[in-house]
Amino acid sequence: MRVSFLLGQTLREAPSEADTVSHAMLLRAGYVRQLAAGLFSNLPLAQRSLQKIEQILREEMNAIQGQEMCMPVVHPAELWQKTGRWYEIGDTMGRLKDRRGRDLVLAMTHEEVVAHLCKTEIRSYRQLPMMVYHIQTKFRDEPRARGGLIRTREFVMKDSYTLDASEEGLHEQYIRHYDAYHRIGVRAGLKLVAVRSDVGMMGGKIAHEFMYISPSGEDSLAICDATGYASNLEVADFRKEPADSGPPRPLERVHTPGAATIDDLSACLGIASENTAKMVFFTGDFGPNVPRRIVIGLVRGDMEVNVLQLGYLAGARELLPADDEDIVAIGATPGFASPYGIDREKALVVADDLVAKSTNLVVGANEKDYHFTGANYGRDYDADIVGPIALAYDGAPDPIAGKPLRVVRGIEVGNIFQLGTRYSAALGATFTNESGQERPIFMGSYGIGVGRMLACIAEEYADDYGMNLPVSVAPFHLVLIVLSRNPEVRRKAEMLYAALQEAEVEVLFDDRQASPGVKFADADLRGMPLRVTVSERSLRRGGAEFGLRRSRNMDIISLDDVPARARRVIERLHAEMEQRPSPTWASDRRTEAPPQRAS
RNA sequence: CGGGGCGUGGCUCAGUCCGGUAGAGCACUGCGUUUGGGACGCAGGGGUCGUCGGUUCAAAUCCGGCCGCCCCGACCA
Repeated sequence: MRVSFLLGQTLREAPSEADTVSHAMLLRAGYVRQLAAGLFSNLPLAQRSLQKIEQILREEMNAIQGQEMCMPVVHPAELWQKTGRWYEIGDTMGRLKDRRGRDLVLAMTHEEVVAHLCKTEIRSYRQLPMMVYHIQTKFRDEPRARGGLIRTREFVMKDSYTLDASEEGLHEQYIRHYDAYHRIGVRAGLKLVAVRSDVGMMGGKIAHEFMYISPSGEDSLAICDATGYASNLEVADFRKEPADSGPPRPLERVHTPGAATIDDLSACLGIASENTAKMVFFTGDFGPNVPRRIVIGLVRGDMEVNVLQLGYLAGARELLPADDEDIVAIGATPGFASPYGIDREKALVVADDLVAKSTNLVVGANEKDYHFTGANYGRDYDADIVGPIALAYDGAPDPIAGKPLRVVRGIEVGNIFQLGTRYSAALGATFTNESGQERPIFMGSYGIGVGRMLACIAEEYADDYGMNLPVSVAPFHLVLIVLSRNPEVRRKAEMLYAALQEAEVEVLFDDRQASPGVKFADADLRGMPLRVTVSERSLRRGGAEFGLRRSRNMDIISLDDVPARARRVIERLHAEMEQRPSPTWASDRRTEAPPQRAS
C-alpha cells in the first residue's frame, strides 16, 4: 500500500471529541473516523488491524473445534418474544418494522438464532458436543457511547455458542473457551484478567469477564494479588468481621446535632465508622404489574451498598436512588433514618449480614439530631431479608485467605457464560439422549468485541508519538520511507518496495513528496513495528536504513538484504510475543470461589 | 433520563460578555526555493457561523424552540 493513495489523514491535533488515549490516537493516526455518537468508520489502517485480530480469533476458535458461520443481523421479533428478552431489554435493543409492519430486532447477540437453528439441525446426543461461532456486526443502542471504540453502539463481535448434551459437557467447552481467551490476549499483546462476573440479562449460572486493566475502564474489579482472587466488584465476596461482637449494651438515645452523615456522626460521638450502620434508600421497580416500593439497604457505616446484590435479594428489576420526598413518605428522617418507626408496609428492609452479626452499632433514631447507640440486631431492630449486600472495597480482606483486595478499573474485552437451558427450553431446541428421552440442549455463549480489543491495545501501547502497535495487530509490518526526489533513488526505493512484497512482507510505502520530518512523524503515528529508509545518504553509506520504529540509530544494510532481514525480524517479534505465558483455567482454578448469584 | 459544557472552512481554536464588512494556525491548490524528525517565500481556493423562529435599521454575537456532539451521573449481556 502506498501512502499517496491511503485514505486517512494524520492529524496534528486530536479532534475535541477524543476522550481517551486510544480514541485520540486512533483519530490522529488516521485509523477511524466518527460518523455519529458511537458509530465509527474504520479507515483502511484500522480495517487491516481488525482483520488481524479477527484472524487470531478465528484461529483460536478453530483450534477448539469451532465452526465458523454467519447469522443475520436482523431477526424477527417472535424469537426474542419467546425467550422474553423482547420485553426484558428496554431501549438498548434496536427495533424496527418491515413494510408489512412486522416487528424486527437488530441483533445484540445471537442466542435466539442459534437455539432456533438447533431446533431443526440437532436431533441426537450423537451430534453433540458442537461449537459454532461468527464474527459479525451487533447493534446496541447504548444510553451513552463513550471512549471512542471502547463503547460503541454498532460493533463487530466474535460470538461463539456451545451445544452440549450435559452440564459436564458445557463445563468442558467453557474451560476450553476460558483458555482460548487467554491465548487470544497473549497473541494480541493484551494482558487479560479473568474475573467472576454477574450473569445479568444472559441468565445462566456461571460467567467470567476478560478484563483489560485500565483507568479508562468502566467496570470496577476486586483483585487479590496474593491469592489470585479476581471478581467484578458487583459480585465480589470479602471476609467480614464485626468491629464489635461483645455483649450487647443497652439501647440509648443520644443527641447528635447536625450529624447527618457518617463522618459527622463518627466525629460527634468520637467513634469509628465501623461501629455505625446506615440506611440507603432506593425506589424498587418490581415489574409491570407490581407497585413500586422503597427498598432500604442497611450496611455498616464505613461500607457502600452493592446495588446489584441488593436488587437480587429484594427481587427488584431495577433500583433507583430514592429522593428525600420518598424517604419522608415512609416515615423516615433523612440523615437520621433507622429501622425504627418507618412504615414497613411501604418499605422492604434488607440488612447486610455483617450488620446483623455486629453488636452495639450506632444507628439513626429516625428523629432529627438524635441517634441510638447500642443497637443490636434481633433485639432492637430487624430486617425483612439478611444477606451480603455490602460492596467490596479497596483493602477489604479477600474471601480465600483474608488478604487485601485491590479495586481497579477494567475494560471488558470478552465474556463467557454458561447459559444452561434457558434459550433451548424456550425455543424448543432439544435432542434425544441415550435413553430416548427428549432434553433441552445445554448452551454456552462467549463474546469478544473486536473493535474494543483494538481500543484496548491502543490504550496499552499508544503514547504521544503514535500507535506503537505490536506486530501481530499492526496494519503493516514495515514502513518504507523514501527521502529524495532524485529519480534514481526513487527507482531503487520502488524496487525495494516490490522486493519486500515479493517476500510477503506487509509494507506501507511512503512515496509522497514530503519532507523527512513529516514522513517520520507520520510513520510514528501509524505505528508499524519496522522502519526502512532509502535516501541519497543511506545509499551512499551502502543501502537502506533498517531498524525498529522510532530508533534514531539504525543499521545500514544493502538493499538486497532488506527483505530477508525484515522477515527474520518480523518472525522474531512474533515469537517474542508468544513467549509470554498464557494463564489457564487450571492455573486460575484456585481463585475459583463458587459462583454465586444471591437469591 | 437528570446535571454540565460545546456547536465558527477538513482539524485546533479566537471573535459572542459590549450587535456594525467573518479571522488565525495547521491542512489544501499553483509557482519557486528547500530535503534526515511535523521547511520557507509569493499567490490562491474554501465558511448560509448547527438549525428554525423572534428582537433590531443591522445578529456568529441578544431571546426562544429544536437538532447534534462531549463530559459527569443514571443505565449497560
